Amino acid sequence: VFVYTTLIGVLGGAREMTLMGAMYEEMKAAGLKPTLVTFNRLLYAYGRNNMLEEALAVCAELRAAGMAPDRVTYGTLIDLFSKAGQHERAVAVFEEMQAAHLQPDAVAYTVLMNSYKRMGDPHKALALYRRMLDEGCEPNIFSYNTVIDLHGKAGRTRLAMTIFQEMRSKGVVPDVMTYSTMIDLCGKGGLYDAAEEMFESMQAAGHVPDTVAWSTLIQMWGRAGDPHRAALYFRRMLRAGLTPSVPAYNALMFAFLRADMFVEAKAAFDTLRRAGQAPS
RNA sequence: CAGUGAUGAC
Repeated sequence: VFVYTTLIGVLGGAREMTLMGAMYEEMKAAGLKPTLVTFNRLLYAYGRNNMLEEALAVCAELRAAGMAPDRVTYGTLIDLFSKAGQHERAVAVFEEMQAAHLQPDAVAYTVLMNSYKRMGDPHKALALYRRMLDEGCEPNIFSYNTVIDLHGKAGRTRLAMTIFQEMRSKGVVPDVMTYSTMIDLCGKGGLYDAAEEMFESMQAAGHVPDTVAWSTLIQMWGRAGDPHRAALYFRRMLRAGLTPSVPAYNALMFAFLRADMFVEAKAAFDTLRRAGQAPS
């Protein structure tokens, strides 16, 4: 059972749905009883591949086997419906979870917060965060990253910075995503120095900046009208051994175009093409 | 006690 469950997880992650289904059938044919984890992995895989019907079939099978969904099952389901564009159904699953006397965990709250966020309803997302705190559920790094981004996107730069501090004081260690979110919101709030300080603290904390972190800074300097700094960070990104992403090139080209540096912009565009990337 | 779910730039 363990081996099959692991295989199903790997195949599902690799989007090998046919093989995964075959594995599952083989497992049952061998007389092995799937565990809740097996079902959860199947659910996750079907969700990632937008196979809602199959996902619902897994739910039915799980219940037919006499099992009760656990927190992971609910979390997976909420996210699955949300990403399939069925936000109302995601909310319904969250309520069903409570009706089943399962106290939602930080994941369930955060997943649903992100569902509201995708729906373009940041207010409800934050209301849910407050409810989470009221219920005594401790926010984890995902919750904090989400809340910080919500405030950042709403232009509440200072508040986002306060929450960033709060998170650290509670012993939640910021990761690369926290830092790139902070860099982005500082940049968009015009706090360029703070953004650069964030980038430095990230490295000082032992994190290796990824393409997103670099592109965010490149984009910031482009918008700020400083193409030279943008180009500097682009070069540093290359020197760090990273393959620039399309958004990184876009940010660099934007920086040059904004400063009327057409030759440089064209050069960046040609490099992008030579790298075999598809311009967007 | 425990394998499976969520977050960032364009």
